[in-house]
Amino acid sequence: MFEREKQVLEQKLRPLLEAREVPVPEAFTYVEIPFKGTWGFGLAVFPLAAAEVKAKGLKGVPVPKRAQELAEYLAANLDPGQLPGIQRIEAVRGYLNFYLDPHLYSRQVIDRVLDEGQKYGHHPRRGERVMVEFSQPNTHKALHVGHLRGTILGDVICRILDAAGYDVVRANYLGDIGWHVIKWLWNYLKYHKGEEPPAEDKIRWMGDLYVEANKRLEENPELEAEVRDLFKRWDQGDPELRALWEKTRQWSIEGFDEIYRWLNVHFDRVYFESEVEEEGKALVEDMGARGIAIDQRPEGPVIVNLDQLMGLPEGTLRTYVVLRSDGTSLYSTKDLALAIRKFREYPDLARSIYVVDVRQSLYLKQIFATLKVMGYEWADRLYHLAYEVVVLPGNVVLKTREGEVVFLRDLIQEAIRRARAIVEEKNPALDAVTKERVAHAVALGSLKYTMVARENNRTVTFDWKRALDFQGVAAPYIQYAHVRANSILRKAGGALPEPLTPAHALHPKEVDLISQIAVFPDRVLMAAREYKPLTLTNHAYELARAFNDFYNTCPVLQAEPRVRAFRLRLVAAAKQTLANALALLNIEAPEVM
RNA sequence: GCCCCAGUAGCUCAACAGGACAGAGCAGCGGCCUUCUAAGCCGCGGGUUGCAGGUUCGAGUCCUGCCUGGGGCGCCA
Repeated sequence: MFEREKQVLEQKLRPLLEAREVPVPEAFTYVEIPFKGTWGFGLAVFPLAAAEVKAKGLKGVPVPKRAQELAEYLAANLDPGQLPGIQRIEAVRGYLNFYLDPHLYSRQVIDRVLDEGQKYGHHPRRGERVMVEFSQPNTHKALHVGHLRGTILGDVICRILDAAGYDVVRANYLGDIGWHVIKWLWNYLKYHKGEEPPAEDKIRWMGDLYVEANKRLEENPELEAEVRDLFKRWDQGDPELRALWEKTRQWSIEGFDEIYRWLNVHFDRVYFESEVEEEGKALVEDMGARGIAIDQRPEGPVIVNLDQLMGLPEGTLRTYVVLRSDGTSLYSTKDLALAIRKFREYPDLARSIYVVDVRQSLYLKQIFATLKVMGYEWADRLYHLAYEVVVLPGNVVLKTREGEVVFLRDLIQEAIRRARAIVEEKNPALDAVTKERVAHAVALGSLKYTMVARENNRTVTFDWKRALDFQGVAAPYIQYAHVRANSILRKAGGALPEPLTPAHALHPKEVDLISQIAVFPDRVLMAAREYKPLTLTNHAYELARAFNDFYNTCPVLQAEPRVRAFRLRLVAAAKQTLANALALLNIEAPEVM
């Protein structure tokens, strides 16, 4: 931000430094000014002072002291009048602070926001396509809070990348085959034949049958022979079994779709494990023929010795198993084929991102390395966006196999129920339809916010109490600020006043709010660069807080006409920025609540 | 054994590619609804950023070692 202003500044700075024989650095170090109620940027003078001390051999001269002297010298010799937009220059504790003229810039910022509307914070198209694969649930299993993090993180990353100017392909990858499916089918055929899932909760029913299958097999291990026989039938392509598989798979998919609708998450391309299985097996054969894979069948599996192939120290990428000794496929078999298929369908992908939990880091490195060894030039464009898992209090890992989970459906329903009660309590005057809409917005917003308002590589401990706490740093706080802004505009009525430059001395709370609004587009880029939605959740909160401060300090409707006109525009700009920030987090911005 | 991640207030977490006195929320105590929605705001208390070194003008942030916790490591996904 303020690149133009800094450029002009540096031209003035150079001769002043040279006059003092201070070495001019290649780049100056700028920082944000931490003081509230001001707007501008700071220049750290320490590096200049350190360079001077070194160049002149000034032994025993403390750099901080020298920096402050230098800052004062510069402040005294720079004329704010010669620097566009700069109102005041101040030397403080080794920093040279440039305060901007808030009257000038506030108008620019507000006009821009209101002009760009929903596009404010969105950057020009880059003409680069990226694919983001996320969510990846298994059919025939439950969907639990653990899936929520990956799903929301992936979705928000897509939104952020889109806003940063990338063309995003949203991909999902469903685990629709494998042992878990066969076990499920075995249990169904033997104990539930002909049954159908209840319409209101298909996922739970599917998940329960899977848990039951595991329990039965655990209690009677001799039954495993039946499951193995079934797997054989599957592998031979038994039409009756395949038909049942497709039918039951559909039940899972319908259950997933319901959840995705609630979460407002969609996909452009859905891959199935089953569709890349044969390709994967063929690929492994080819790898064997080319000497990349070592075929130990039937005594052992087909493996790739990555460390040897890549000349890495033993134990770095270890050995990668790509096919079972009985010739059946593994996750790895299919993932190799999937990566290739993605680039066949979208040859121009600048990046193919895998939003997958951190436990699979080594595994994904192995996939990427294997593809590289195979000679695919795009292998360098594969990227693992790792996130830590969701655990229950006491570090209890969620396990679909034992059914030790918090079902996503239950969580969402409970959150909505809870939100309903709060809406009823806070705003009983609302009509029934609106109450319901607000309850949804608040409940889902809260869940999404907590999933994504955390460093990607830190675990989320799921706790009912905290997940359903709508106070403090949470989505409703931000939504509420949006509602208040809307309320002022509604009461003002009519069209917004024409653009105007403020004539009154801006209140520090006004300045803070404007500067939070102004910084939003930069935050979007930062979030995109680091694949870090946390940057945006933090900013959305800061923005809401700045608005609440402003709201509590600066009257809008009661203010004298010119101030009122300016503040109305400011409120409209704040509302728009809040809405845009929430949209990037896939959180609704209600008009009332 | 090797590798990865984390350790910040009583609790849950921030700290924008090293920068100003380490900030919020929750919990606790005390205030603010005849003025734009109190899902809000204000105030009080609370810290040797796991430990020990190092680099730097400057370290929660980078490097080394150690401690604690979590995860991964050839036929699960």
